[in-house]
Amino acid sequence: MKLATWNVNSVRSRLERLIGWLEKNNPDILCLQELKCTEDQFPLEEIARAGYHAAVFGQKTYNGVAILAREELSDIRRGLGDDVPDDQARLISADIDGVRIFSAYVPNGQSVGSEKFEYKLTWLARLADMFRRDFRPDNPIVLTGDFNVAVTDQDVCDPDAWGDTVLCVPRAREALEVVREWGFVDVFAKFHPEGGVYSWWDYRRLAFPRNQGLRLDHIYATQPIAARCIRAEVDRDERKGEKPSDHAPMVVEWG
DNA sequence: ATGGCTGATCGAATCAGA
Repeated sequence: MKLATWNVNSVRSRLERLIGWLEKNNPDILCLQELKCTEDQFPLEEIARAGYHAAVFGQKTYNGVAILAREELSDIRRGLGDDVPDDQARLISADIDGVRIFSAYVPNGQSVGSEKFEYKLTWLARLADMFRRDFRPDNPIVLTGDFNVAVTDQDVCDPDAWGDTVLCVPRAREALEVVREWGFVDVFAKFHPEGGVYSWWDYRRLAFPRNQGLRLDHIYATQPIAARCIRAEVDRDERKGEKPSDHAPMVVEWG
């Protein structure tokens, strides 16, 4: 099974690249983030023509997540499933071939100390609560997406420059750690223990050609799936050329 | 050269991203 996650930074703006990437890479499942459109505006027809079913949780202008799959998706759930009022489309999940798949777009948090940063921490706490409430670590689960957190300094091009930002501060790392320790293996890290592999590069300051990036996109799996994983990679080539997303796709395969 | 931000929005200047 080949699964990928990709923050596309507007699915409509990235449609040509998206279809091309599907055709070239032929994943069984692709989790998308930052659709920046409503479900009505989502390019369902083009994606169906490429051979994929889709579950979409859209929102006007901001956020938006989806799961594309060769197989049918069932038991589609949108949002965190708690009773907290929240109009931001940041989480969708579905069962595919007996595995619970999550596509998550964790809030960025803008700046440490801002209301948005508090929302980020709360959102991650609610995500951990959801797993404790609705799932068990021995269920086959893959949690993937843009987490807007670099877990260790080896996932950051310049830890001195980024250390105090919303992507790296201890409070953000600790909030994600609560989710991780519920029962997830960081599958990408398992295959790249040396670090230094990034998934996001700023559009500014020639960050990509200088490889000044961070690993913000993650693939987490519970043990039943993690034990079967054979490979995980970042597709850096997709960050090149005309009109790329600022994130590259991250791919995992299990047998 | 893989390049000097990009995308969405009541359509220009602003917000948000990370």
